[in-house]
Amino acid sequence: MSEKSVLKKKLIVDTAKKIFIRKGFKAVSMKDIVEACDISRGGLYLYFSDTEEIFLEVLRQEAEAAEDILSSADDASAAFDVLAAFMKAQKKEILRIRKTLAVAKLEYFSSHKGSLLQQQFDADVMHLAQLIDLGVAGEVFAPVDSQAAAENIMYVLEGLRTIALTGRVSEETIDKELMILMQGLIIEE
Amino acid sequence: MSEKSVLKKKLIVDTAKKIFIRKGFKAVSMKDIVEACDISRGGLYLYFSDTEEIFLEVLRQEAEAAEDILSSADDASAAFDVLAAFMKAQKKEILRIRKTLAVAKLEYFSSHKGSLLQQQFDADVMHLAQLIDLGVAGEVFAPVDSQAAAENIMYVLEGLRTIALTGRVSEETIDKELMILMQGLIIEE
Amino acid sequence: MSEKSVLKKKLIVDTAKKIFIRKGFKAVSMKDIVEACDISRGGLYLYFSDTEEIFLEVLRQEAEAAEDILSSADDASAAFDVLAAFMKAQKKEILRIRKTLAVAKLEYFSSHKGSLLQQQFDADVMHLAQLIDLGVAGEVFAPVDSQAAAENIMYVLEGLRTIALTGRVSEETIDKELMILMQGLIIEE
Amino acid sequence: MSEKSVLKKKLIVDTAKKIFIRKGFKAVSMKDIVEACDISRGGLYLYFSDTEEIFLEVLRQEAEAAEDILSSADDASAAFDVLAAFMKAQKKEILRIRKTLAVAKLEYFSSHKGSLLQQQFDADVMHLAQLIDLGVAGEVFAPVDSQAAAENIMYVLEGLRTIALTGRVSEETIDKELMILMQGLIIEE
DNA sequence: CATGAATGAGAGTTCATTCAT
DNA sequence: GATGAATGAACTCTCATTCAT
Repeated sequence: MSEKSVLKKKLIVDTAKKIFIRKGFKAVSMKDIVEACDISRGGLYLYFSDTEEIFLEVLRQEAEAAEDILSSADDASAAFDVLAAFMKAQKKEILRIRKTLAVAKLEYFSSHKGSLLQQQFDADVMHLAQLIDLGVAGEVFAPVDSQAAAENIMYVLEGLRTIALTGRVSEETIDKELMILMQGLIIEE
Repeated sequence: MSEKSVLKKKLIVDTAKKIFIRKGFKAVSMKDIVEACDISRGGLYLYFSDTEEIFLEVLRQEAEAAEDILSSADDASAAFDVLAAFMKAQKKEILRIRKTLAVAKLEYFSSHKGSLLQQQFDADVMHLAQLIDLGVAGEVFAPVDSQAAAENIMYVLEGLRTIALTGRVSEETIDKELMILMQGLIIEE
Repeated sequence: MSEKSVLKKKLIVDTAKKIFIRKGFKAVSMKDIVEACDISRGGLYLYFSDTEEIFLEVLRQEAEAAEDILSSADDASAAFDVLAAFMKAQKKEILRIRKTLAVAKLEYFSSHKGSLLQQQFDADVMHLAQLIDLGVAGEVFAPVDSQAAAENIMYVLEGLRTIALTGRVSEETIDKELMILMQGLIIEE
Repeated sequence: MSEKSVLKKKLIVDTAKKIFIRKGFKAVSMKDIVEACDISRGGLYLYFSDTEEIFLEVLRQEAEAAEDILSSADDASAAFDVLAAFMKAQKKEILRIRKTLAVAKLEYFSSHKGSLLQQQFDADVMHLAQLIDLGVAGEVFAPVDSQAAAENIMYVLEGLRTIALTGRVSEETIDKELMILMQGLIIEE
């Protein structure tokens, strides 16, 4: 594939991403993408055979670009800051959830039992648990069951995301929930 | 509307519900429903003009039929049992989530900013908070911020539901999460 | 299916037949038929799902309408006349072969190894052999191997048909070939 | 045209021939040929502008390569052997008819009234008649109307070919038919 | 009320053909 | 000469929606 092709493919994926964010997965047609990219009907088929293929590529590029905040702590003293940064990033994502691929992912993965989403969730839980372990070891966090705490945090975040998606979640609500999650870890004196 | 019409409408709604459970919201066409109901194409239009109208009626009938476990406690001593029953019902629903309208609801409400789902969530939070208050007053539960506790429980449940929908959640995982939620309320000695 | 539907279906089949005669089988699209029948795109699909289905129905109706000249002899004295009538009908068909379904059949059956054509050929051979037997028994025909004679006649006719289809066969050529075939059966004195 | 061009053209024609054998004429697209030849889309157009042009070149090369068995007899004593060899070659071709260009030719010439096929048929008839004349003169064959006999043989062969193409013809059937044809020429004692 | 035939818009897909490189 | 990306026309098929009966 030539350099130009690579760029074209990138253009398609980037354009398609915006459409997936706006319309979810199922409602997006090849025609939508063709028109948004301003290429010809047949042109798109040179790169992708269907919307699923494009969507998976969008996810792949997104995953590639994502930085794993959770894995960035290298000593116990950083654990708290890293956790706070993670929470802040989550909050930000929840607040702008309609500008993310959340709907599309939900639509896609609720009917394509792929393990992709599950894997990512599990990985996040694991990294979070490791972070908590680090903090507990350094006596930054209270001595909790790190696995259970990590899972609890992730489920609450997932719940917030879903509610934000289907209704309204105020910034205050998110702050309050995150506060509660953090307090569960903090050493009470 | 004649009695016959009412029955016909009920038939349509009941049949459509099964289809929405199986296919979600977006993928269901008027044709699907016509064929499943074994009525005429034009016939369906006498009762509903599109799938959205049918879906909302499905939701209405479901809401009507739902019993509100959370509101059933009338004295403090029952609070614990009612909460346990609620948790058990939630667990059951999560385990059979693919046989519920969860996917369809998610699909529908993520692109139709109706307040229906939000209202129900808020109502559940409120009832749960009242239940907790009742339990706290009767010293069945530890003295917690009932509103915050209720919200936390609901978000965890929502998160479990979403993860169950897009991946796999084992019965053990659910049990563990529910246990943690319950323990947060129990009086430690 | 209502009476009107039956008529519509007949209209489609009759119209399609003309198109198959003109364009063969492979080159005919659903669009061609839709346009020729002056019905809507979707309308055609109410009756047939693809050109193959229509073509087979055309063949069925043609077979139904066909009269079996060969089986019409009931005594030896008629054998010669029936054979002559058959030959005349064959000649007529060969001369107007471009106005028959011959091309379409050839195209269709050369890639769909259905036994339909084979069956018809075998049936013709059988009836022809019976006719010859009848004539031989009544001493109208020379004592020949009726099966071999029938096959030979049918292969020559098939050959004439094919040559007529792909090139030019004059009426004289056909007459000469048919004459030779008849002479092979006639009692020489 | 450079040597390289000639080779390329040969590659295209040879590859295309295989495709025409497999798919007939109408179903073959420029894309099929491009892919099979492993050349570029535009590259093919440098040599041929459509499938018809390629097909005609395939036929030309085939005709060039074909050896004319019928013209190989130079004295009467060889007439019988040459005829037998011709019959054997015909039988072989009929048995492997699906591995020949027969379908493609039929498809092509039934809608492109080229005289190519007709010419070849006429030439075969002529050579066959000359061969028979030679045999008759040398008293190897019975004194028949050589033109009529040659035509009859060719039509039977054409009929066998067509039936073999659209149905099934057993080796025995071919042998029997060829036997009958030969016997018509042999001097009965 | 109920039917189901009919319509027509629109999505998917394939391919001949062109053209800048 | 050669490439292969790009175009756009043509075709298939599906469905929401209407309407005569």
